[in-house]
Amino acid sequence: MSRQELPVLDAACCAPLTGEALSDESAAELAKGFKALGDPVRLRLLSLIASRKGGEVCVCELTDAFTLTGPTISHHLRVLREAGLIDCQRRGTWVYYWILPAKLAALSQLLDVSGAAAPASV
Amino acid sequence: MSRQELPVLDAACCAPLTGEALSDESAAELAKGFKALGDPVRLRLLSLIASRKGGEVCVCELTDAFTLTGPTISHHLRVLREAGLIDCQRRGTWVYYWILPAKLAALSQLLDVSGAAAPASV
DNA sequence: TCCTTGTTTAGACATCTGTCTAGGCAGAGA
DNA sequence: TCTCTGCCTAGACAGATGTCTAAACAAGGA
Repeated sequence: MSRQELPVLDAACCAPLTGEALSDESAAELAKGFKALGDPVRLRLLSLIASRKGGEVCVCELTDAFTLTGPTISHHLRVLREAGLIDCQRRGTWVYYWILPAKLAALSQLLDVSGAAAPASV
Repeated sequence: MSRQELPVLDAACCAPLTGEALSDESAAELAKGFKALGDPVRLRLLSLIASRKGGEVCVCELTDAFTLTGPTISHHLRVLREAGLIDCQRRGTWVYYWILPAKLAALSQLLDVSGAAAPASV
């Protein structure tokens, strides 16, 4: 269940937008991450997982936090997983999810424009 | 053309995911921003604008950087604009775009999980 | 072995999204 | 005023997305 095929964080992932313009490939790779974040349900799921002190959350708790059906939550968790933002493991009856900070950090750094030149006209 | 209706950056926008779990409303608001970033073309557009030294780019230059038609570029710029990530102004014949760093910073900070507890199982 | 519970997969369906063509508006120059 | 250029809007359309129900799979317990 744990995906091991995500060792590569594109080199361009750690440079801010204010640096060199993004290549086609970098943009495509990074857009996948942002797309996964671009849904309120997924953002709340990620928030619920990330804010959990132990670092792990059972699916049943996540499902309880929404009025959506189990399959829908499962679908959103899969999208987050395929984007490399979270991972999971089954332990007995339950499945636990946790965040993968590396990918989040890469996306965060891309958007970090602090210290960038302020546009004259604003 | 400049939108002035975007003074409010939701209070929850500046807290990292590792803090308190996102409210429904905050998640919806923030997801709009990430959704706008979740397309390779828009990410490249933003990158082209943000990496420009003068801080401003003419639409004609942006259009030249893609094989897409003008209306398609215009559509993507509109999405970025409505997400509060960029703004624009017509000067004579040309229209110039620049980034709005506040919104980018808010999204960046949300994803900044540096210093968060690393999950035990990874 | 069978039943129960937790979770995922499969498939259907309405809605949203990215792209295009056609056409319109704004400003500059003849 | 006319025309040209730059950019946007309107509308169409194929494909992607979010949601559901039904069904399957996995693990634990009687």
